[in-house]
Amino acid sequence: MTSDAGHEARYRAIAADLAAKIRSGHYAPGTALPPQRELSASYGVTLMTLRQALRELSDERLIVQQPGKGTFVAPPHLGYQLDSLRSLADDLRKQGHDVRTSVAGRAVRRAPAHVAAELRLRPGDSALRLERVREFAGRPAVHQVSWVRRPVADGIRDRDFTAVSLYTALADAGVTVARASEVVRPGVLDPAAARHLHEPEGSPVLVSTRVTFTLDGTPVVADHATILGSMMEIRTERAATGLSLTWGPAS
Amino acid sequence: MTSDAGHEARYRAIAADLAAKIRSGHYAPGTALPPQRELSASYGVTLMTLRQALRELSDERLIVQQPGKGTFVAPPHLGYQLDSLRSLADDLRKQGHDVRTSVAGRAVRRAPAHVAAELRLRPGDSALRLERVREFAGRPAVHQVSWVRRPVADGIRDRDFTAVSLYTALADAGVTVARASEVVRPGVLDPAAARHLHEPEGSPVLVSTRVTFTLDGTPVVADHATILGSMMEIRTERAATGLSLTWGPAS
DNA sequence: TCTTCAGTGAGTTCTAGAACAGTGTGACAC
DNA sequence: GTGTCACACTGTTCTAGAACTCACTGAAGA
Repeated sequence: MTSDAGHEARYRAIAADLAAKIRSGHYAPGTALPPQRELSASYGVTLMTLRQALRELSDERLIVQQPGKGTFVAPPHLGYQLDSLRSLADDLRKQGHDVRTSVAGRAVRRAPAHVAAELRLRPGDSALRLERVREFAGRPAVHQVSWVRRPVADGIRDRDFTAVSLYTALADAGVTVARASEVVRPGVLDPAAARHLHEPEGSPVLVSTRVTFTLDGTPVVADHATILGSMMEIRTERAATGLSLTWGPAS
Repeated sequence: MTSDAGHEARYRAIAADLAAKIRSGHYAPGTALPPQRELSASYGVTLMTLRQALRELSDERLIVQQPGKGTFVAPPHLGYQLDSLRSLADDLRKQGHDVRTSVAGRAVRRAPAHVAAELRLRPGDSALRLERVREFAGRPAVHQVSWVRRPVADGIRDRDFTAVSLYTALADAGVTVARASEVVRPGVLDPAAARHLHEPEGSPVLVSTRVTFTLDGTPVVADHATILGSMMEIRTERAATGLSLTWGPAS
C-alpha cells in the first residue's frame, strides 16, 4: 500500500510521528517509549517495520535502545551539519527540530577592535550588530552576536530575523557565501551570556568564533556564539572517504 | 543459528565477509555487487537479512546502493588513505609542533561498562588500558585513556608508546583502521585529570570520546581524552568543496 | 524517425509470524 | 536473611515470502 499520502514509506511516517511526539514533549527525555510490540500494534504494522522506524530515530540519536530494558528518549538532540554552509537554524529546521530565535539586539554601531580586525574594517567603521538567542526544546541554548559588514548590512537590517536566517537574508540581498572559518574553544559561562541563557555562571560552554567570506574573499560576517555544553556537543565521523562534523546532543 | 563461532549475528558475519572480499579486491571499486536476491541465495539467508548486512556496509561507506541499478563498491582504496584518521598527536606534529608523550599506566584489566559497550565486549571481558599524558610546549595538555580490544591488544602491549603512536602500533600489528567516530563536549577539569595536567580543578576543558573501527566494522579502540582549553582549540574550514578539521594550540 | 509503453531486473518496503538474548522480579528453598 | 531459579518482559535477529518503485531496454505504433 503506501498509496495514501504521496509515496512516503510507512516506517518514515511512523518515525516522523514519534519524532514529533518526542519533540513536543509527549514522550519526555529519559522516559521509556512503549514496548516495540505495543507500538507496532498501535500503528498497525509489523514489528520489523516499527523497528525500522526506531532505527531512524536511533540514527538521529533521538532514542537509545537497551536490550532487555526498553527504548528511552535521549536528551534533547541538536544536529548542526557543519560540513555545509547552511546556517545553524536552517540546519536544525531541516531536521525537523523546533528552534526558536529571538532577537535581543539590532543596531548599527562602531565595531569593536577585534571585530574590526576580523572583518578587515578601518578603525571607527560601523557595522550591523545582531544579537540573537536560540531556544531549543523551550530552553535557551545558544547566545550569538553577529557583526555584518556594510554596505551588505544596509540591505538586510530590516529583515525579521526571528523568521529568516542570516544566511537567507544575505542570499536574498545578493551576497554569495563561499567559505567560513571557525574556531571552537571550551569555556565557562560568563555573566553577560548567563543572563540570556538562564544557566549558572561557570557552566561548561563551547565558544565559537566564526568568520564568513564571500566569493571574492571579503569577510562579511563575524560571529561569536556561546553554546551551552549541557545542550550541545560536537561529533565527527572520520573515514577514508571523508570527514563530517556535526553539532549534536549532549548525552 | 549462530551455532558456530560464539553468537555473532548472521548479518554481521555476512557484512564482514563482504567487507573482506571488497578489501581483497574480489569485488573491485566501482563494480557492482551481485543482485541482492542472488547474494541472499548464495549466503542462504533471507533478503531482509542480507539487506541488513548491506546496510552495515553502507553505514561504513563501503558500498553505494542505487535503486533500480545495483549495489556498487565505493571508489576509494581504504587501506592507505589514513590522513584523515591521524591521531591528535600526529595532527599536531604535522603542523610542526613538538608533542611529548608519557605513559602513566598500561595494564590488561576488565573493561568498565561504558567501555565494554563502546567496544561491543561481553561484560567481564578484559582489554588493554593505556593511560597517556601529552605534553605540548613543555606543559601537560592532554590526558588520555585508551582501551584496546583483545586480541589486538596482545600484539601491541609491549610497544614503547612514548615513541610510537597507537595508530602506528595498530598498523604494525596488521590492524587496518577504517573510520573513527568522535564526540567532543565542553567540561570542567575533574580531580583525576587535574593531577596529571597540573591545572586547577574547574578549568575549562574539552572532553573527547572516540571509537575507532576496523574495516569489518569491529570497534578496536575506545578513547577518552581530557584536553585543556587553555592549550587547545578546534578549527574548521568550510567551503563548497569540503570540510577540514584540525586541532591546534590555543592562540 | 520519433514517441510511447510494456517488460525486465534492480533496490525498497512490508507482512505475519518464530525464536533468541539480555534484565529484572518474585517465589521458593536453604 | 540469603541465594537461586523460573518466568515474564524487553529489545534483537531471522524466515519466507509478496508487492512496490526506479532505471533501463526494446518493440509497437504514430
